[in-house]
Amino acid sequence: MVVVEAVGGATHVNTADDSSNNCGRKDPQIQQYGEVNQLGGVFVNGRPLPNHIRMRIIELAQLGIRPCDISRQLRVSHGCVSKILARYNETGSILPGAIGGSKPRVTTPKVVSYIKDLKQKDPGIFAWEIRERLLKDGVCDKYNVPSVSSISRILRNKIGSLHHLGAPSHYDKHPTSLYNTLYPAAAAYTAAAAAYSSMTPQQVPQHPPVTPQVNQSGGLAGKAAATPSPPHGCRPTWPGAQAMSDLLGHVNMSFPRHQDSPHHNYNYYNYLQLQLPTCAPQANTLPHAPIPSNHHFSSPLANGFSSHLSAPLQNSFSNPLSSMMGPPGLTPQPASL
DNA sequence: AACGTCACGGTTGAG
DNA sequence: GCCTCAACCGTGACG
Repeated sequence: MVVVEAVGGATHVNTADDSSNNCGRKDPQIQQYGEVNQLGGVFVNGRPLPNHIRMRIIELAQLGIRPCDISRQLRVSHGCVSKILARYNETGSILPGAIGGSKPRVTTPKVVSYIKDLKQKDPGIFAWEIRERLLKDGVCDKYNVPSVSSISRILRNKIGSLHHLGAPSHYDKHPTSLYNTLYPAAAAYTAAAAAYSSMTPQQVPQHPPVTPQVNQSGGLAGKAAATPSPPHGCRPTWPGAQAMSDLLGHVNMSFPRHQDSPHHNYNYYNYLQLQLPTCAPQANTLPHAPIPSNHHFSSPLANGFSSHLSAPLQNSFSNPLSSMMGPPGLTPQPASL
């Protein structure tokens, strides 16, 4: 049982059943915060690992440490290590995805108005034709154009009166359910669209877009669903001020074990205390290099963990604001634990 | 033994 | 201010 309560701007997590998992040697403060996994690591259920641990995972992988060893060393489940490495491998970002919130709407008033206009000019126009016009006329791009079914819904709900003028219904000729069955990717692109809709060109993520994988029900499937990261998913997130502060060296990067409590990662615990949402902007804080400048990244990875891991990571270390944390310029979110 | 995947129980935040 | 819902999280188990 975990109870999360906000105290003075910090989220404290209390656990009621921690004592069963720690050989009876848990630090009293650790007992109070978070939960302990099978490896003895502290985690907060439902919340991302702190950024310095995520970075540490990448760093160790870069150094050729096997994921299983990383898991043991950092006391993070191997599934989590696998996921973070896979995401980094795929997107170049170590950051967790955006938690919570709703997708930005693609049917903005502007789009609705344009659809309405098209329908009024040509009552017989099909939804798919409207969709093409939205693209062709530059009202939308391929990432944020509404699906045919969305357009049909708009026609039905918001411009429904036009039907009574004798215009043939889209459904009369071309059931959208059939369309969506045939072209489920449209929905995926629609979902991905929002990420781009509010970006300036400078904000568009550096990593090449990947075609979303679509499952049978039209949703994002597999990795695309499990680990959507910009621009693959819908809602890109970039580090908030606190996350930046963390990433850039305000938190100790090493993980010495407390000699009195060998079953716990004290740095993580420190994180739990230090990192907990002090969301006060620190945008003017100059970044510190997260890794010593003389840190040597050798070479090819011993376990075959992707050669393309090296480049972005090194790039990230030479330029902390670059690819590892995603593109600059996006609205930062408050860092959360 | 190592690792990819997924169900699960949890948190989050826009609408 | 509360509720809903769909996104996310890491763990732990399975193959």
